[in-house]
Amino acid sequence: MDTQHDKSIKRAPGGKSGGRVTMSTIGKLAGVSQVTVSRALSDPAKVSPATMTRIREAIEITGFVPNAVAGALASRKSMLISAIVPSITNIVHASMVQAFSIPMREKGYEILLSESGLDAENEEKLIAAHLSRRPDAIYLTGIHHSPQARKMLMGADIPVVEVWDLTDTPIDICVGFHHSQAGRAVADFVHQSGHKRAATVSAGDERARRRRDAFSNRFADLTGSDIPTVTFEASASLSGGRQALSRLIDEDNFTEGAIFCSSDLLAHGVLVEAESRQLDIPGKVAIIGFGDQDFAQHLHPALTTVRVDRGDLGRAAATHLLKRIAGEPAHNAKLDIGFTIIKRHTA
Amino acid sequence: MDTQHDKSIKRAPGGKSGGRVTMSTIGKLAGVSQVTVSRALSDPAKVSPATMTRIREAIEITGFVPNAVAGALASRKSMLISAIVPSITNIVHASMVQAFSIPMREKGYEILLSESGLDAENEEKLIAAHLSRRPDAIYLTGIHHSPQARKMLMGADIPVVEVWDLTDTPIDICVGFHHSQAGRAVADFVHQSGHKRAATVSAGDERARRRRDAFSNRFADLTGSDIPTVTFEASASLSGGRQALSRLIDEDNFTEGAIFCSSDLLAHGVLVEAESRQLDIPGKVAIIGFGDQDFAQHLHPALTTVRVDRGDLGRAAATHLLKRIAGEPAHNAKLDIGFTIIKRHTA
DNA sequence: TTGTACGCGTTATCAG
DNA sequence: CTGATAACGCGTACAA
Repeated sequence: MDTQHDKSIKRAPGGKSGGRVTMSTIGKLAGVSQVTVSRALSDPAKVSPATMTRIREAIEITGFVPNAVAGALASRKSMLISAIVPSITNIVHASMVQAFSIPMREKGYEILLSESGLDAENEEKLIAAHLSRRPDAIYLTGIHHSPQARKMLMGADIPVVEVWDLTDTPIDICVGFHHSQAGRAVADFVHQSGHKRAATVSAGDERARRRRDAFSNRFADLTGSDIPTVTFEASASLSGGRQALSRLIDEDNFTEGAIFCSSDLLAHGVLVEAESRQLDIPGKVAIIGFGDQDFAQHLHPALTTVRVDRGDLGRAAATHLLKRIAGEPAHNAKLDIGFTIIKRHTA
Repeated sequence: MDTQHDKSIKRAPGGKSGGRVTMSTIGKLAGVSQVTVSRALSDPAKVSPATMTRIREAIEITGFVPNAVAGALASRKSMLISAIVPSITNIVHASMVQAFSIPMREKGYEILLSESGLDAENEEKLIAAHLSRRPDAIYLTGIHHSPQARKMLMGADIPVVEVWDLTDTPIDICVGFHHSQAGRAVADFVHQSGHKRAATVSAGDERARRRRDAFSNRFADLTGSDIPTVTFEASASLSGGRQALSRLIDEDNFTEGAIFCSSDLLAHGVLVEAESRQLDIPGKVAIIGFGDQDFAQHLHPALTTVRVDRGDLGRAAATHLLKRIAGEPAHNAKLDIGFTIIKRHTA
C-alpha cells in the first residue's frame, strides 16, 4: 500500500526534516562518526570533552532518543525483565512486583508485565510472547507451569525467579513460603484457642486450596471433626464472603467455630455478615484472614490474619535475580520468606 | 559475496550445543531459506503445506522462539505499548490499565508498564526510557507532563492517550473526566442535603487537590462558610483518614457538617474514627468518598461516594488508541467519561 | 511457492 | 580518542 513511507525512509540517509534521527544524524551534526556517538552515550569518558559537547548539543536540538531495540539486538542485552502475575489488580501480586521493580529499575531494567489470570495455558502463551522479546530475566508467579512452558524457560537460558510459593524443584530461583505450612499453622492456632469446630472459605486458586486443605487436614487430625467449606471459582470479593457465611450457617448449620478464609477480603465479608447476624466474635465464631492487607487492622473487630512480607519477598526476588544476571551460578536457590499469624480480635 | 548467514553460523565462537537458534537454523533443518521460515510464521497460507510441516517440526524439536527484537527493528513495529501510571498498587490505576490491556493484548500488543510515583521529573525519565524501546503507542496518566516530556512525545510521532483527566489541549487523545466538575457536584449534593458546614480530607496529588478546591470553592460560594482541610503529602491510608478526622475535630473544632475525602480509603478512615467517637452519621457528620471501591458499599454505614467507571475508561482508551494506530488521524480527541455520585448511607 | 539482496540502528572488534 | 567494518536476526522488495 503506502510504499511512499518506506521510500522516503530508505532515501533519507542524509535527510533529517521529520525523518528518523539516528546516531548517524547526530554524528553528522557533531562532525563525528556514528560510532563516536554510540560511545559518547555508553561511556562518556572515552570521548573528548569537546566532541562530547557537540554531541550533546546535537542531541538536544534534534530531541534524539537512542533506539534500544537496535541496541538490544546488537548487544544481546535487552535490559528488559519479563514479569507474569495472575492479576495486576490483586494487591498481593501488585505489591510484590512493585517491590521487585524498584531495585530492578535502579539497575536500568524495564519491566514487561502481563496477567495470566491464573490460567496455565494462557501463561504459556504469555511466556512465549515475552521470551520472544529476549528479556534478560523472567519473574513468574507460582511454581506450576505447563511442561511446554518449562521447556521454553530452560531453553531461553536466562535467570528465572518463581515467587509466592516454594518447591524443591525450582526452574532456577524460588522465593516464597509453604502455603500448606501456613494452613497447618492456622489450624494449630485456632485449635490452641480452644475451637472444636472449623470451616473454610476459599477462592478457587491452587495456592488458596493448598492452604485450605492443609488447614482442614490438620484440624481434622486434631479434633476429628469434619470441616465444611465454601469455595469460589470466581475471584474473591467482599460479597462473596458474606454469601459464604450465609451458606455455612444455612446449609451446613455452622454456628460456632473458626473460619479460615483464603483472603482478608473474604474474611471481611464473613465478618460483615457475622455482624449483621449479631454473632459473637470471637466468642462463638472466630475469623482468620490471609494477607494482612491495610484495612485488616482497622476493621471492627480488627481482623486476625496471616502476614507475608510482600515487600521483602519482591526485593529478595530482585536481589537474587540481579546476582544471577551478574553471572553468579546460584542454580536451584530456594528462599523461604515465611509468614506470621497476626493475632487481633477476630480469633 | 554476501554469505553473511553462513559465516555467522560457522563462526559461532565456542560453538556449543546451546547455540542460538534462529530462522536460518530452522530453515536449514527444514531445507528452506530463512525468508520462508519468516513467511511460514507470519502468513502460513503463503507456504506450501509440505514445507510448513517440516518447518513446524524443526521449530518443535529446537524449541525455537522468534526474536521479536530483530523483528521490531526490521519492521519498525514493536507491537509494544508503553504505559506509565502513578502507582501499580493503586487500584484506580491498576484497574484502568488492566481494562486497557485486555483489548490491546487481544490485538497482539504487549504492555511495558512503569510507575512514575506522581513525580513529573521521574515521569520524564520514564518516558525517555520507554520511547527508546520504540513503542507503537503510549498510555499516560494525567495531563500534566514536563515540557521536555511533551517535546519527546510529539517527536516520537506515535499515538498518545492521556487518561483519568481532561484538558482542551491533549497531546493526542484524552479520556477522562473533569475533576473540578466532580468536586463541584459533590458540593452541590451536600448543600442540597442541608449541610451548612463542610471540610475536606485530601491526598496531596494534583487531581485530588483539584477536586478538593472545586468542592471548597463551590461550597463556600453556596454557604459563605470557610472549609477546613487536612491534606496528606504521603499516600493516602486508612489510618491517615482517622488522624484527619481527629485533627479536624481537635484543631478545627469541626463537629458537624460534610466531609469530602479524596479517596474511599481516607473516607473509610474518617468513618472508623467517627464511629469510635460515636458521632451521628450522617445526621451530624456526613462522609463522601471518591472512587467507589469494592468495599465502599459494604461498610457500615455504606459509604456515599463518587464513581468513575474505570473499566469503561480503560477500554475507551484502548479503542481510541487502536483506531489511531490503524491510521485514523483523530487528533485532539477528547472523551468525557463522566462520574456518578453514589448516594448510600454516610451522606 | 521460494529465494536473493538489503536495510533496520545499534554494539563489538579491530585498526589507526 | 576516533573510525571502518562486521555482526545482531528479522522483514520487505523484487526476482525467479
